[in-house]
Amino acid sequence: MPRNKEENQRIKDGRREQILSNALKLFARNGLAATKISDIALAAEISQGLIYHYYKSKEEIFVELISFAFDRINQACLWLENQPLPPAEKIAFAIRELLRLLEEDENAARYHLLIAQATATEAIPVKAKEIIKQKNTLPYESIERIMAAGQNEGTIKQNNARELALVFWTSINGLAIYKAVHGKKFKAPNATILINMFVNEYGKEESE
Amino acid sequence: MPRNKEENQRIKDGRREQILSNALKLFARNGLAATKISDIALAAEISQGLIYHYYKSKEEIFVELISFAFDRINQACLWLENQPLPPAEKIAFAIRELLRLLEEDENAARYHLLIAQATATEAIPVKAKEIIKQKNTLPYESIERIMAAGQNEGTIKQNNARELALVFWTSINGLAIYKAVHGKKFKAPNATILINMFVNEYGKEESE
DNA sequence: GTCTATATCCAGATAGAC
DNA sequence: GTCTATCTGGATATAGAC
Repeated sequence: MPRNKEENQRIKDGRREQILSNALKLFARNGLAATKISDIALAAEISQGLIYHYYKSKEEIFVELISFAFDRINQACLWLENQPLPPAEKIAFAIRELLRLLEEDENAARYHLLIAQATATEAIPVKAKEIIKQKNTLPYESIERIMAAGQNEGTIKQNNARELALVFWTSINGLAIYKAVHGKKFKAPNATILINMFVNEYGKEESE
Repeated sequence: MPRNKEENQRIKDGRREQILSNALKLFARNGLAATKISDIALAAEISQGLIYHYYKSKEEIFVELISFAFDRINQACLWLENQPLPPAEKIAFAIRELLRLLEEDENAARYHLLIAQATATEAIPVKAKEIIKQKNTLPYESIERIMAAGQNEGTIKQNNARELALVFWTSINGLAIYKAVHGKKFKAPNATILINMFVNEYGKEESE
């Protein structure tokens, strides 16, 4: 009497999803080391033992989340680069969108924070380090390319494009961390402030 | 035969300093939870037991460092505010100085990272949270006052001053975290990029 | 698939010798 | 003041029942 394989798979996927989303919440807020498996189990409303039915270890969960977080952002970068927009518009759009997500999308903010935390600490699994090494450069390079393109057109400020990209991401990261602390009370700053760093003559008449 | 009290005190202070500076290095790099007392003992080249002769617990060390870190920065803010400079110059000076410290002063960067890490996580001692709550607002308020003053003069951009201060600090924090990851390889971006966010018409002819 | 109970391990903290 | 040895608690991970 063979049982429904698909059904089993669905339960399995559901559980994994349940574990992951709760782990994300906790990792983003407390970091890897300070998050206990029992915390995750509690949040996911399952027993501690069951987690080990789905994941080999706490670190495995962490690695899966990190990997997914980078994939999300890298995909978004590539998408942005391919949009039919002038470079300066791409930058402005990206900043507005990132600030909006930070303010409105709890999960997006958590993914950002997870990345910020993971890149900020030495104390993560080797596998996670490898993923970071491998997937962390794309966003910087992507934004750098857009900046350079804008400089050719004269719409982006004439600083070193690599440095502009660096400041772009570190500023966003800084805000993501701030948001993580202040939670729902967080009100994103006017995007114009940030856009001004990169785009020439931006928003002379659209201040708040 | 009473022993030299001062001599004992000096040893004591020396040890505490030794413990603190090594703990700072480790906390900044790995966070509180992921740093073991044995790591600190190893780095300080003393036995694990000896640490408990000077500090009641790992958390006590952490709290002392956090407190000191905030005092440093708060002092610097008040000093800056009292300088006889126009507001826009103060902002430009602060950014240049912060970037310089980040690049050149290992310890300064560590203190910054410690603060960034501590504010970014829930998983710290209650006492540390209280210190943050109590001492974290001054830098924001101080920079906000300077921004507002500059807006009155027309030298600072006309955004919400509170938001300008927010972006000021979160951008610096983001850079501090980046620096922590990349260590000595970190090359600070041109200060002009950041100054441009706040100061009107800044550095039209001093790009890199 | 899920739970409870338990083994194992490791880090924080203490005790006591020198 | 400093060390080594040890206790203790708690967290990860496993085993086995249902």
